[in-house]
Parts: sequence; structure tokens; C-alpha cells
Amino acid sequence: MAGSTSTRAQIVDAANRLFYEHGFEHTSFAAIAEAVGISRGNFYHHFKTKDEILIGVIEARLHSTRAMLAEWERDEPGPAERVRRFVEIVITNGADIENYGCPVGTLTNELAKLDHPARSQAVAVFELFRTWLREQFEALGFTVEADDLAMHVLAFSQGIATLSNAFHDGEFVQREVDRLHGWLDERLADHASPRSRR
Amino acid sequence: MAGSTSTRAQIVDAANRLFYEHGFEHTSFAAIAEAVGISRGNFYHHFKTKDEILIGVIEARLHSTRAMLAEWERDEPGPAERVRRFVEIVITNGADIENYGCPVGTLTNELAKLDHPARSQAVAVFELFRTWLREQFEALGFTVEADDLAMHVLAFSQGIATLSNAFHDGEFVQREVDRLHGWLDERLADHASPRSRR
DNA sequence: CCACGACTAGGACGCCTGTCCTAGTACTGA
DNA sequence: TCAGTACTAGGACAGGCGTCCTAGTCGTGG
Repeated sequence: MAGSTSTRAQIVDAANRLFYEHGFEHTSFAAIAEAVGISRGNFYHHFKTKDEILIGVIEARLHSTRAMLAEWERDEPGPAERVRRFVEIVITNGADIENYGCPVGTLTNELAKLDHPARSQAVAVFELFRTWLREQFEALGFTVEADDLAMHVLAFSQGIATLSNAFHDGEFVQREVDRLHGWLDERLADHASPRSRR
Repeated sequence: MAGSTSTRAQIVDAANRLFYEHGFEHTSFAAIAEAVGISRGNFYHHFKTKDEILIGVIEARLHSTRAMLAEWERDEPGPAERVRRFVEIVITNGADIENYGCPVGTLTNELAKLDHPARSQAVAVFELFRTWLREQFEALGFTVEADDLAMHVLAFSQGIATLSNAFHDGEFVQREVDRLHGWLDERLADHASPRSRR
């Protein structure tokens, strides 16, 4: 609680980045220590185990995600624009996603494979997006479908992220984002004057 | 080249499964040896390094994928049915995907994070599906769009797999598969008598 | 001035990893 | 029968890992 940014926060920041870029398991204490610029042993004073750092990282992600969503609620005029803002993430963070995939999806899957107790907490980040998207669709007048629509947007984004990472194809990403925007247009139009029901 | 199934093949099989379930890095030589039922040291006779095993696993996956696609070409009457067969994978392999995600997507991403030289070979499995799907769409009369459509189907499947793994929700998977089938219906109808162009 | 807590550096520890060696067995072909 | 090859078991090896300890520094409050 001393410096401008506490050592603890610096550790979490560095670990957050390294877990994203190289995975949780492949990131060693030594690597985090080097990134922060502190000694390995010093770690023990802030975090007893690697799992504690992981929990710290997930909590930081939950916090920053909540902040981002709140910012979108402030900045964007309506729910439709907010959903579109979400859809654009894969472009906004295009470079990182090409290199490392989606931070949420990849961490969740790694923890699933490791059978790690923190898996459910990693899923909570997904749930944050899911709930927020559902609320946007509810604000758009959808009721029972809202959650389905939220999950669809989430799934679409995940698919784009995975293939962006595999193929490093920015044009593909743009094309699929446009497609998702188009899908959203149709859903909103359908809902305004329902004719078909797909 | 002795037994009914060679030791080498057994090693590749076990490693294939373990790499899928626990990840490449988290799978140790000892774990593979135990799964096969041979001694750790014996490994060296078949594979010099862990990377060699990985390459063997990827080659095995390429081989089995090609075989599966060829089987679908034999079994399914037309290209549309074949694409639908692909879409159904996330249900056919639903249990595994819920637990471990898509074998192709998760391995590709792990190797990307490890900056592993075999990454491009893992992507080749994706390319196999991509090319095959494109050929099906070409057989359906699409030309320039064929590859886009292939990538869309691929991306959709990846998104479903990722969220299936995160949320363990079989109903969601079924809903999204239905949605993708519906999308395919529209594309095929549009193409038969083009009216709109989304 | 002193005591105390917050913080840090450096290294020791036991364990597990991938790699590699060596001795030994089983089978094959001349 | 014998040589040679394919294969196996078991363990040695160095290095890296997460964890943990200890000694020491710094800054603040009594």
C-alpha cells in the first residue's frame, strides 16, 4: 500500500498478461518476478501459492470487465449500440486475439483441462458478459429469448477469436463481425415487426 | 512392428488422448508411459523428444480426420448433408467437448501460447476441415463465397465448443446447432433463387 | 531513540521434468 | 547354433519448478 502502484497490483498485472500470453501453467514464478523486477523469494510475502495469484488475476479481470461494461453503459446511447460495441471487441483487441486468442475462453479451457478449482471463477467472467448481454436484449424488448441471444453473440465472438488465432486472418474477422452485425439487424427488425421467427 | 497394435501406435493413441484431456504441456512422459503400461525409459526408443510425440499425434489426427471426411463423402448422399454432418459433431462428441473443448481449437491455441514450432502443423487440421467444407459449398454451386461459408461454419462450431466447455449446457449446444442448420437452409434457398444477399 | 511492522533479497529444499545411458531379453534370419 | 536387431526396464542426470526460510532494510509511531 506504499508506492504509486502497489507491488501486489504490479504482480497481478504482470501475471495477468503472462497468463494470457503463455498460459497459466507455462508461466513460472521466475517469469513473473522478472517481469515485475522483484526477487523470486519476495513473492511469498504477497502470495502464498501460484493459485492465489491466479485468483488475484481472475478477480482483477472481473473488476476490469465490470468497469468496461459500466463504461459502455455510460458511453453508448442504447442497448443495441452496446451490443455492437461488444461485437467489435474482436477487432479492437484484434492483434492480441490473433496472437493469443480470447483471454476468457482460453483461460477457462486451460483450467478445465487442468481440473483446476478456480475454473468456476474463470467462468464467472463469461457469466458477466452473458448477463450483461442478456440485459441489453431485455432492454431491447426481448424476454424469454434474451439469454439465447446473449449466448449466441458470446459464442459467435468466441468462434471468431479461435479462428483468428489459428489463421491470423484479419479480413475473416471483419467479415464475420459484419455478418454478426447483420444478424443483429435482422433480430431487431424481426422484433419490431415480427414476420418470420428464426 | 510386432504386436497387433504396435507400441508406437499405442503411445501415440495414449498421448493423443492425454494431450486432449490435460493439454500438451501438462501431460508428462510418465503419464503417457503409465497409460500405455510401459517403462519411462523405453520411450526413448520410439520417440527422442516430447515434440516428436506431438508431431506423431498431430499426424495421427490429420490421418483420422481425412479418414472421417472420406467416410462422410461415402455415406452422405450430397454436399448439404455432409456439411450438416460436420455441424453435428459438437453433439456427436458432446460429452468430450463439454469436458475438454474442441481438440483442434484447444491444441492450436496452446501451441500458439507456447510459441511452439508445431503450431502450423496443428493449424493444418483446421485447414483440412476448411478445405473440405469449401469443397462442399463449391459442390453446392457457390464459387467466391465458398471459403467464407466454410470459415463461418468452422467459426460457429468453435464458438459452440468453447461455450459448451465453459457452461456445460447441452441445450445451448442443441439450440445453436439448430440455428446453424437454419442459417444453412437460408443460404441454400437464397442460392437457389437469390433474392436478398446476406 | 527505539521498537515494530511492512517489505525485500537471496537462496535452500524436495520434487518432478525431459533427456539419455546401459544392461538385458526376445525374436529373426543365415 | 549363432549374430544381429528390435525392443524393453530401470535408473542416472541436470535443470527448473513451486514452496518456504532467514536475514536484513526501510519508514513510521510511541
